[in-house]
Amino acid sequence: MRIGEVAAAAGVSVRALRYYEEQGLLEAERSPSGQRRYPASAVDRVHFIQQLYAAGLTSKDVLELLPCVHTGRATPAMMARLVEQRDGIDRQIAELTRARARLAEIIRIGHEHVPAVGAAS
Amino acid sequence: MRIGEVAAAAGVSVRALRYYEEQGLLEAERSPSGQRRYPASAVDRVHFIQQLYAAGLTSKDVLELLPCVHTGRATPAMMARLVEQRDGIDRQIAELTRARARLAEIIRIGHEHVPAVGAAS
DNA sequence: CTTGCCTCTGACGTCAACGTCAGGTCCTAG
DNA sequence: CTAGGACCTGACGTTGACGTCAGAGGCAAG
Repeated sequence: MRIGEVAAAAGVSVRALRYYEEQGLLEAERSPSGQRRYPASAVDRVHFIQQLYAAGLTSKDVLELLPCVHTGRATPAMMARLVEQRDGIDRQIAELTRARARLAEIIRIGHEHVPAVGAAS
Repeated sequence: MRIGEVAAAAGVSVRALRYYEEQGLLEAERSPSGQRRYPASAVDRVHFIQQLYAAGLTSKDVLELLPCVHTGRATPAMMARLVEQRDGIDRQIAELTRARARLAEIIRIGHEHVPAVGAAS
């Protein structure tokens, strides 16, 4: 696949893909003329990278985790990092859940004070 | 409370509190000499702000939501925003859950390949 | 009164993940 | 063969949430 196709399929910009390559997160073959050629699996790879970004990981973090993803093997140190990141995600989910609860409470109270929002009472 | 106390209690920097004030997220009384004085409730307020930041909201977003928190009332437009943000958090939790599942899977596979990590089999 | 820590107001620095622009190349349809 | 997308490599710009430094004042203790 060409870079534009991958970008469209993964829902990111072309620039982002070049940036991922720059950071060592995504390799690409090169056509004789120097254009990047990606395997179809790159789309999923990009999705995963985005998920990790969304989890608050940096490029450097992702770079440290990707070898395990790629090879299916991990050193004990890498395993520790994986577990650490997983637990970090758990903490984030917990925090988000609390934030969500607070918002939901505000919404509930708001409905009491502004009930006429389409409810034909 | 003085700014340093609030910062310590809320686990953020003094600079952050001044920044919140700059953004209109956190008001403070002033002592005659110009020093900021916060009510004890400021600590919780800061926690909430941090939660919303963690949920990916910007200062501007938070600024738009805070009136409802403060007054307990909301216009329909603000209710819509609240609901929108709550749903955004839901989407984020879903994404994080997927990311967590992928990491957990990698960890599981890793354990197969590197089982001797303290398991005295 | 002075020592030492806290606080104040600017104001510039930082860092990540890209956006964007410039100037040039490639390639495919007509 | 030529027009016009898609692609290339730099390289500087952007944004948000602060960090950090400078220079000046405030305040409880001894």
